This record gives sequence, C-alpha cells and structure tokens, in this order.
Amino acid sequence: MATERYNAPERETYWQAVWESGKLFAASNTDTRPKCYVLEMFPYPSGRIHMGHVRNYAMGDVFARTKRAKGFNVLHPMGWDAFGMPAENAAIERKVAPGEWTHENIATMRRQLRSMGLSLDWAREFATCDVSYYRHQQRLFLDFLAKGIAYRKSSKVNWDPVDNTVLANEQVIDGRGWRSGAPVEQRELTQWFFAITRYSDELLDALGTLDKWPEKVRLMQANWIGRSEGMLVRWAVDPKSAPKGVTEVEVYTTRPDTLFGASFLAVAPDHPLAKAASARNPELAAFCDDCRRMGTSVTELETTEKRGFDTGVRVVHPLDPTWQVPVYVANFVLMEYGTGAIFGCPSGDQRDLDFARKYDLPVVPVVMPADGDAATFAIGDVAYDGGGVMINSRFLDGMTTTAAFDEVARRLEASKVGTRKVQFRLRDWGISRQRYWGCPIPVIHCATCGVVPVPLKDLPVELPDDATFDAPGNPLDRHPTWKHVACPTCGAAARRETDTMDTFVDSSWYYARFTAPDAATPTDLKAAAYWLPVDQYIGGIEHAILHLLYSRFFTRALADTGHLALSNQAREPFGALFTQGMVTHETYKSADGRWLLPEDVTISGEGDARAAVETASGTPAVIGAIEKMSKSKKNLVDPDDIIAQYGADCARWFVLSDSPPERDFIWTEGGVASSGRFIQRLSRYIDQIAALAGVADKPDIVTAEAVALRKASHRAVDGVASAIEGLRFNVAVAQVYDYANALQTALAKAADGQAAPDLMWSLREAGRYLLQMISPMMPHLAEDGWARLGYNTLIANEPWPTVDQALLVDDTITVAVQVNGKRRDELTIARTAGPAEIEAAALKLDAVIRALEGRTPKKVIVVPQRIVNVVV
RNA sequence: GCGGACGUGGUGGAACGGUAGACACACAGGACUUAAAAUCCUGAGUUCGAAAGAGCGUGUGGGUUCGAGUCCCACCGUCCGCACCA
Repeated sequence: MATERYNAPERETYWQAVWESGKLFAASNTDTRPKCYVLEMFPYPSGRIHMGHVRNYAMGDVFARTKRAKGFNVLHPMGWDAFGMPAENAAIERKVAPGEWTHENIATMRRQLRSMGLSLDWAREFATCDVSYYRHQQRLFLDFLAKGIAYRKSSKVNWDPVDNTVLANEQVIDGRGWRSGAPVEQRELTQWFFAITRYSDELLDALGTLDKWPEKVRLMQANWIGRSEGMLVRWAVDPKSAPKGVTEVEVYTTRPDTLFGASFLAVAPDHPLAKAASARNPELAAFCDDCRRMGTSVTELETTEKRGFDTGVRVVHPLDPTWQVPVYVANFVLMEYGTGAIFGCPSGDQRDLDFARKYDLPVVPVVMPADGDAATFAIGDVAYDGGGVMINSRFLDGMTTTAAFDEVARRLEASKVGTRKVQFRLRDWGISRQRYWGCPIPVIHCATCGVVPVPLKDLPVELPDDATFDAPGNPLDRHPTWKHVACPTCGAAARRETDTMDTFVDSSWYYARFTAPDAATPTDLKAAAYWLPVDQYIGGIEHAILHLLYSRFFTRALADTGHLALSNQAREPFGALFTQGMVTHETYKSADGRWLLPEDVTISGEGDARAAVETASGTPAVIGAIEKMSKSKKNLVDPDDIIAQYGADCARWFVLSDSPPERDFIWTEGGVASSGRFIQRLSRYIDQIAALAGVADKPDIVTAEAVALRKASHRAVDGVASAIEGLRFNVAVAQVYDYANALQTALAKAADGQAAPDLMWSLREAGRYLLQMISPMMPHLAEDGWARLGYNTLIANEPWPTVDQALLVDDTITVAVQVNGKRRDELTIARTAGPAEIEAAALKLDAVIRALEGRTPKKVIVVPQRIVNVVV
C-alpha cells in the first residue's frame, strides 16, 4: 500500500483557515465551564519572530489546547508590547516613523505567529502603542496620582550630556552612556515615581502564597525587596563640635547588639551633616565633590578605594554619655538607603574594619563565636560578623547576640533615642523617560497652578505623529506646538509634561486588559474578576524581577484605585508562573573571524573529528560554543524557513522535545529533520489504520496483541496528559514516541489484513487516541488525521479521551529481587500476591540461592508491587 | 562577599527513596533497492568473558537507610541572581 507523503505546509494552511473561519478559539466572558487563562509574555515587535518565541508560544499553546480539551473555558490571547527605544533608534537610523516601523513589524510577526497554528483568540489582540490602549493607561495614571500612588520627586539620575537624556543603570557602561560614549553625570532631576514601596510588606509576604511559581523567582524577588529588621538610633552631636543647625545624627543599623564596638560614624557625602560641615571646611567640601563624581558602575564600585574624611564633628554614644566617637564622611555610604548614616563596628564588619585600620580607629571585639574564649578572642585582618556571645559590652556580656539585640532595643526605646525599624531595599519606581515612543504622562505644568492633571474629558493625550528624530534629546520637548497648552485650571499658557512612561508600565496591566479589550474603562470589573488571576503564565527568566514585580504591584494599585474588584487574598496577577529556557545553537566563525550563518556552513565528521567549512568558498571554518541564538553571532534559524520546509507541527514538536522546558534548548539541523521524519511516520500509521476494515461493534478484547495495544493506548493518553499538566513537555513527547513504537508492533501484526476483530477494533481506537494525544503538540497533523479516519468533527473541539483505569494496571507484575541491596533477579507474580507469597517465591529463585551462598536471611523486606530485598 | 540552581552513556535527557540509562539524536551491522533517499530489523554504559555470568558504575569523600542519582554534611566544578544595603 503506497501512502502519500504528508505535505505539512499545505495542510497546515488549510486547517488554520478552518479554525479561523469557525472562530474556535474565541473565549467567552460568560460561560458555565471552569475558566482557564493561559498567557505567554507578549512579544516586543522587534521585526521577526525568533525561535525563543516559537518555544514560548508552543508551550503555552500545548497547555491551552489541553485545557480546552479537558472542558475549560480557555482564554489565550496575544498582543504587542509595542512602545520602546528600538523604534526610535530605527527612526534615527532609517528615517522611518516609530509608529510605522512598529506596525510593519507587528504585521510580519502576526503573520508568523498565525503560521504556527496557535489556538489564540485574535479578536482580543491589541498593541500597547494603540491610542485605545494607552488612553486607559493615562486614566490609570491620573487615578494613581489622586491616591498618591503616582508622585513627583527630585532624585539623582544618570544623565547623558550628549544625548540629553536620562539613562537607566543598565544603559551606563563603565561610567559612559551606551550610545554616546560620554561620561555620565549624576544629576538631580524631578521625575515621576510609582509608590511601589507602599506595598513592600505585602509584596514580600504574598510571595509565600505563590506556590506555583519557581522557587528561584520568589527568592530573587524577596532579595530584591530586601527586608531587614533593625533600629534607628539617634546620636546627639557634641555642641562644641556641631556645625550650624546640626544637633543629632540618626543612623540605621541591623546590629544594635554591637553598639559597644562602635568606633566611628560615617555619613554619605550628600548627608545634611556633611553639607553643614563642608560649609566651614573647604577641604571637606572638595572631598564630597570628589565622591559625587564617582561612578556607579559595578566595576568602579569594586575597584574604588574606601575613603573617608573626618568632619571634626563628635557624637555621643547613646548608651554612655561620656563616650564620644568621630563622624566621617565616607564614599561608601549611600544617601538612598536607611538614613544615609551608619555607625561603624570594625570588629563585626569587614568594611568597617578596613576603614578603621586605614584611619587608625579602635577595634574592639564585641561578639565571639559561642565556643570561643573571651580571654584570647581577637580580631586580626578578618572581622567576625556571625552570631555568638557578647564580650566587652558591659551589661550585655555573656548574652547571645539575639538577646543583646532585644536588650539594647528595650533600653534605647525606653530612653527615646532609638526605635525598631523595618527597612526595605526596594525603591520607588521611577517611570519618567525623556523619550518620544512611550505613553505620554497626562499632566500639565502651569506657572501659577503647578502640576495640573489633564482632565478626564481631555484624554487621551496623543503622541504627535510629526515628531522629528534628527537631533538628540526628547522629540516631544522640541516639537514646535505639542507641549504648548492652556492650563486646564486657570487658562493661562502652560506646558505639557514631555516625559513618557517607562515601557514596563505598559506591560504591567495588559493581562487585565485582555479580559475586556474593548471596555470603555481601563478594565471591566466583572470580566477581570472572572478571568484573573492568569492560571498559567509562561515567559523568560529575564523578567524574574522587573516585569513580574511591577505587575504584582500594579494588581494591588489597580485594586486600590477601583479598577479591579479582587479580594485581598487574590491580589496576585499570575497564579502559576513557568520560566522557560533559551533556544541555543552552535556558533561558526570563518578563518578570518567573521561570524557565519549555520546555513552557510557545511559540517563533516563527528565527535572530536567534526569539522566545518564555509560552503561557498570551501575554506575551513571554526566551530564555536553553543550560545543563545542572536543576530550578532549569526547562529540564528528563522522560524519561517523551518515552517516552510517542515511545517509548524515539526517546529513545535522539535522545540518541545528532548530538553526539559526550563532548561536551554539546543537547536540542531539533525534534530529538526528527525522530528520531520516522525511526523511522516505518524501520518503513515494513520493511513494504515484508516485502510483497515471496520468492525461494527466492540468485540471482546481477548487476543494478547489487542490487550497489549489497548493498555498501551490508555497508558499513553494518561501519561501524556499528566506530563502536559506538569509542563513536562519533553516527557510527553517521549511518551508519544514510546506509544508510536507500540503501535508499530501492533500494525505489523495486522499487516496481512487477517488480524482478529478485537485487534482491528483496538487499532481503530489506537488511531483515535494517538491523534488526540498529539493534538495539543501537532494540532494540524491531528486535524488532518482525524479527517482521514473519517470523523466529520474537528479534533480541536473534541474532549480529551477518557482513560479506562482498569487498563492501567496489570494482572501480573514484575518486582526486582535484591540480596543485600544488590539486584540479583526479577520475579513475575500475580499483582494480588501477598508479602508472604512474594517472599517465598523470591527465596526460591536460583540467583537468590546462589547469592545467599547457604546463609540464612536475617530479614526479608517486601514492598508489594515494587521490590524484594533479602538481607543476610 | 551574599544567595540559589545544577553535575547521569558519544549527545539531549528519563527515573513517587525501590530493576539507573526510558525516549530521542548520533553510531554500527543487516534487509529492501541497479543505486541512493526513504523505510524496516538488530546492537550498544563500562571492564572481564566465546557464552552463561560476574565486577564496576549517576562530579569527589563521608553519613542516614534493608535499599540513595534522589535525603543530610563537606569538598570540587559549571551556571545564574544580587552586591559599598549598614
């Protein structure tokens, strides 16, 4: 029987059109089935889909299709995270308007995503650069402003003096702007902020409820929020040494127990005391200026010497009025954390110790390990920052560090010079960007009225479409007319805010907008309450902190401004999170050091003998490391090419196979070809089954072949379902391969057309089950095979097959038999056999008798249906 | 420096504390073919052995257990996150 080769690309286009016209994947906001919201992180429209997208969206689609088959009302939407700097860079480099560039990219990528056959509800699609989206974001901003969640403050920023813009910390490389190369300045600028720190405690505590999030991500967020418990302690300034207007210094410490080890205070160069003291000491003023010029890059921080300058100010120890310590300005104290002032305990902190040695300050050990000897314990070049027992600390001596902490806290609070204080590392979120291609911040600056919110009736504040990009700086700021408006309050000439919002704001609430993308308000309370939280969110680990933390904050801010009606227990946007690994590929370089595309390289040999030549010229090439696919290293494979050659099912199947989804996936040409062959193989099996003579009624299943096949069918369906449920797609793929092998055996038995009726019937069932278990992963082949088997429904609409539990267990089972933990033989016995029966049978095995060497077993461990261990 | 994850054949990887290496890739041998492709069959952790079989095997060293890839401790290596955070 000759079967035709399955033309995947052609059939896939056909079935995509069938799904499309049937609106199969449209989600209803009113449905009695249980809901399931499946979401993958929406893409930035950079130009074309890459394999990382294919992997991400294939995973989400398998999950969504499986949930659909299992009877859920599934919401699986797609949109575009469309604001951002690359569009402006394209405008500068290619003279194309950012909006135009973005929309062209969206059109390309939408077509590419459609060719993957994803079960998406395209009716809900939007781009964050659509006025119909960002107008609502402006409304949210105004509501945040009214509640104090959005506010303006002056803060230090990285300023690029050539490009005339603020740079994020990530955009400052070795102290220089990443585009201009100019040394970055620290500038004090008034910027817009979101008060994420208002939710610090809640964001930290609620991490404990996110049990379907990766532990790693929860930990990273916990560290980022950085809660620490300590005390604020006020040190009175000795009036004789006090600069003008300074009477005390407040420090923050997490180790009040070490207070008797204090030998100095250090304040940040921008601390009020530093400024006041500078006024009377030009040398100190110069030192502070020097510190301010210091860069903030990682390498600089690591190499910069710890330096200090004695202010001449002396402060009084809070536990001993007769004891004074000097106050230094130090370049390592941050004004942004705590109070901008610390007390230094050299024996308990390495940095303080280094500082004390350098400036010849006392080093008094106050804590020693619990098993230490107070008489001999000393501090050399290494500080002891652990817990233990207090020494040299007067009334604290002999206490544990924990008890000493409490005792000091009690005394300082009683004398009103200290208070317990929880401190967070998390800072408020600065959202101002001096950029064109973002959501305009809807406020107006009036000389008399101050900052005036744009009235709701005047929303949206639309971006002008005639901005110019031929000069550095913010195009909105230099636009001839856009920023000039009348003050909404007094009518006088006023100025629009020309900053736009950080693009992370756009992606902080899109998942809520998807639940009602056409609502006249930012959210539809009913729709959002029905769909949220997202039941399964899938995306890259690179968003572990920023996007995922911002979204968690936004959900709470939306609830507090009446845009979400959620109970306090459900203020989380993403119930379950999965972070998938990257797609990687081998890299190739020509002899003269140019990166080469995989398609331009021919590989020969294997193992250590593998060698590459540049196909066109025949010159030898170098095979490099396996790295994340990137344009710069040219180790890219274009999904379009793969889909055109092998089909979407093949691309989907391949990226789901082999590697566990959370790990990196290595793309190989051989691997994709092999997936393609497997699709042809399944297609042949379907044709063979379709050609079988039908059996009208279900016969008794009696022959060994039929029984074995049915067991394999039901077990595979069961195994695939649970693997997908656990997002273990590589295991699901392996189950299908395994099942295909079983099916092949059964088909071989029926090849002569003389098979028993029960096998014929079981093969028909097998064909049906095969298609259903592959339908989430290879939806097109499943649909095509379904039609070939003669069904006139769509498999995409079919419920997940039911599993006959009786077929999942065997009457006889095989248990391993060990002697002293070493496997010697195995025993096949009735599943119902009791421990005594199993033990007796095991002891009769030749291999066991031989291994016993005549000894009498001391003990026999029998775990029914698992193992027997004979101990001698 | 702090925190975390990972380490299994030639390769990607399976394995509720219970027969390690499922499944796939690559490889080798065979069948079909004039030939190739495609397809099908067979083999394979490693050492010794003709075979039956036996020894050794999940980074290293200890521990818990009748039994450890899995749990605990230490170390080595790789990767990731944070980092003058008081």
